[in-house]
Amino acid sequence: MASSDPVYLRIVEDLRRQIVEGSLPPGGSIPSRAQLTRRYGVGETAARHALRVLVAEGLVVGKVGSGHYVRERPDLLPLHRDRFLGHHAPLAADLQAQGLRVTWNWRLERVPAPPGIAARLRLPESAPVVRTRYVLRAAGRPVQLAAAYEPAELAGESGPAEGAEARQSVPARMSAAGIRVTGVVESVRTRVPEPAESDMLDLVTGTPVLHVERTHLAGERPVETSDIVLPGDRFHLVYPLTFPA
Amino acid sequence: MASSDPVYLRIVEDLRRQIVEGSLPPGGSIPSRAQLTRRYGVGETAARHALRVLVAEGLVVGKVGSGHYVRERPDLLPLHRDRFLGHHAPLAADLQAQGLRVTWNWRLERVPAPPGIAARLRLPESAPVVRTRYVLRAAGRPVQLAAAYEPAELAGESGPAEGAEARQSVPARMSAAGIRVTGVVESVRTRVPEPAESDMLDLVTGTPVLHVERTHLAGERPVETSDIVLPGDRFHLVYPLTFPA
DNA sequence: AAGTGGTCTAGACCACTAT
DNA sequence: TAGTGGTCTAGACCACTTA
Repeated sequence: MASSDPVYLRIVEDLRRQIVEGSLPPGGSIPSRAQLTRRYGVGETAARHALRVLVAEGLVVGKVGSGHYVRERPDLLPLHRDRFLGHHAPLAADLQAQGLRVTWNWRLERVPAPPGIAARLRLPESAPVVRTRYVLRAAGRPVQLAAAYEPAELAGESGPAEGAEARQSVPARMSAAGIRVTGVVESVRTRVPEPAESDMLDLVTGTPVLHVERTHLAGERPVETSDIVLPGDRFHLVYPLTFPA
Repeated sequence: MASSDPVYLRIVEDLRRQIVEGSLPPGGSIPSRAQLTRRYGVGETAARHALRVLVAEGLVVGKVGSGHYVRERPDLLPLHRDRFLGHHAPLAADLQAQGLRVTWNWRLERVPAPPGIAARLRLPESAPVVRTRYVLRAAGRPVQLAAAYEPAELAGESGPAEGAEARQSVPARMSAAGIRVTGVVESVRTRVPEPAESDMLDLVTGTPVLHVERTHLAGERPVETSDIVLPGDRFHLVYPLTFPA
């Protein structure tokens, strides 16, 4: 009953059912390769493959030398994207408001606009832009990678090129260039992390990321755009929408 | 150079580099297991494993009997979550405005509030609610699964229990119960799809989903909430935010 | 010292695709 | 008919954890 053709799927389905039902609780231990071969009467390959699949699904984590365990799922922290819009680091401010200790680093470079960025800023190909890379940490752990771009002619040359302190916020900096920021558009997608992101964010296998493309507008004109990458197992993004009357 | 300890990782990194660089273009074919064993001087297991990893990353798809190919990535369709807020099916309306042919089915049931839903609607545990399940299709392909819940006492008994036609929108139905809907809150997360979702949405391995938790509010009071699941390789969600003056 | 997961070899069968 | 991916067997070595 309730089994499919391939042998390993019988194991996968069996264990998955126990996990979602809760008879294998989070943190609980999964039978070892050797136990699975005995219990289900299959070869090592099938047992191994079954465990691989569960790991890829993010249901299970393997600890070398110890065993496989049902993955513990941290609660998702809400990020209220409408709050702290005037701040330099709205996400950091939101997390701090929730009682987390947040630190960050940033580094500023002048570069030709990468493909895609030029279009987002409505600039010609390879126009000079200022790129700022951020790494945000909460309680010491990296929780956000971001790269922000603005046209070089709007960036000015105020302030340091890197640090752990707050820069001025985007609207504050733009206002120094005589530009009033009127709105932000955020575009949210999801994808599998790149290896470098997986490393930096310390992601377990099977964790997708949220990728937010964020653009500041002065009227219709884009004046700053950024790519924000967040671990999908730690955050959810909250957007309030006002209803037409 | 540029290689790591395990043998299979050398293959993975080599192929991944060629894919992201574009020397292996989308749709292009990946060396077969046999070719990889010869070319890299490794056993079948390592070659097999390397291909598995690339498939899990969503960079590659395997076609049985034919070969592995670089995955073709469809453009992401924007879903403007602020538009068509007064419509029965805002997502469908948005897609139709983009020129897609959209159809849907829904089915209505009276059930006790599932865990989590009661809290979201601020109802007691297992309070009676009306659940409506939707399957949305664009150009014939399923593109959205949704389950909407509203308190049974607000639902009334107007209209059919299932169909392919539009129901009244949430604010229209609520207004019949004397309630004026004032806002919506959307909470966006990402996760690996459940097997049933993978089936229904026809997802290739390595595709995460976007999961939107959407709640209609009358003032502070939640009057309807829904879970919306979207394939992560087809859509991105667009939220405009107005900037404080 | 025993058990475990991660990696790997050498081979095999099947259903399927391409020609 | 030859090649391919998906599955599977029967083993093996290593670094690591656990006790």
